[in-house]
Amino acid sequence: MPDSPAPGSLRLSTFLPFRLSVLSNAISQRIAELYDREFGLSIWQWRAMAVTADTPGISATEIGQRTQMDKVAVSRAVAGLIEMGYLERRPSTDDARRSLLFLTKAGRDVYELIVPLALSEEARLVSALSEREQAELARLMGKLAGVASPERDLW
Amino acid sequence: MPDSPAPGSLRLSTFLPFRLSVLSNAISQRIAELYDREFGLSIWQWRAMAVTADTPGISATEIGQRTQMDKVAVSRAVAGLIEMGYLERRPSTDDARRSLLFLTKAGRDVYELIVPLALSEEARLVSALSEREQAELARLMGKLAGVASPERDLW
DNA sequence: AAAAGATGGTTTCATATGTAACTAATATTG
DNA sequence: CAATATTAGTTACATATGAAACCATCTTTT
Repeated sequence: MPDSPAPGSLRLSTFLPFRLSVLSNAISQRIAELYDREFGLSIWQWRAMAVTADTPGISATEIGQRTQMDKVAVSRAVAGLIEMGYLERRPSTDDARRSLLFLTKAGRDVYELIVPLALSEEARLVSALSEREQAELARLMGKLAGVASPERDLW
Repeated sequence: MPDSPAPGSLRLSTFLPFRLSVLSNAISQRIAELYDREFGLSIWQWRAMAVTADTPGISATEIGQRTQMDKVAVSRAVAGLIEMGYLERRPSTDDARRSLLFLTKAGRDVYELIVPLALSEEARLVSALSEREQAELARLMGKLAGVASPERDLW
């Protein structure tokens, strides 16, 4: 059996923040291939697209809140998506600083193509877990999120 | 109760890769403050330091394997640590390409200061979970890692 | 033992990202 | 209603990061 680290030291491979980070990166990597290789989207663009699909007419600021992206990242992701013809910006009538964002037809088409790929990759992943385990994992992650970031809720 | 996303679409906030990523980033962020603000270490430098403390005389390539860093990142992290006087490089006698890496006295001192901070932050986090839940989380993450990255084991 | 290939590690270059400064518009205060 | 502060979003600049080229050494093949 693996010996435990000497007192006053720390074995990275059992350190939760490290394990979470490595796992999360490995998973994101795999999913990213779906939308990057096929459609040239960055992870930020994919996230902005996803919340815009969910909430048409969303503002850049709201995208930031829902995705935990800072406003510069949102601005760039949105600019890129518009450039690619996937997103459309309309001025808000009641606040001229704000824009309302919508997927274009092309954007919706791409989104509809990505969703099943992403979901099936997720399904493949969690298929290693039973229903009960999946629910348990979600619950435990929720608890951790509460402690990790009590100020604002992450999801 | 929150409604489920329309068929053919996907709610980011319930999408495992997204949740994991956000959670992991929030946690890494908090831990990073410990070694960044206090000691000016990047996350890569901290990781390289941790495995070198665990295995004195380790090579750059091995650091990469243990930390999931690519060799460029390792090279830069090591260079930075040497620059700061925390790491020492000695030529390997049996392979002139390789160097053996050791923490200096200063490096060990810093490491010894960081470890309890990192461990106590980790403890604070997982204190939200019972012993059983902690073990369960580790187990579930292990299962996911197996599916996410079957080619090489992550930890 | 020379040639070809693989490995350890660094450097270069192009791109991504974060911080701070900035512009434009709205909200608040006196 | 003018002055000030806040908010939405973009731009500029400096740093971080990744891919590929590179150098030196070691290993394998013939």
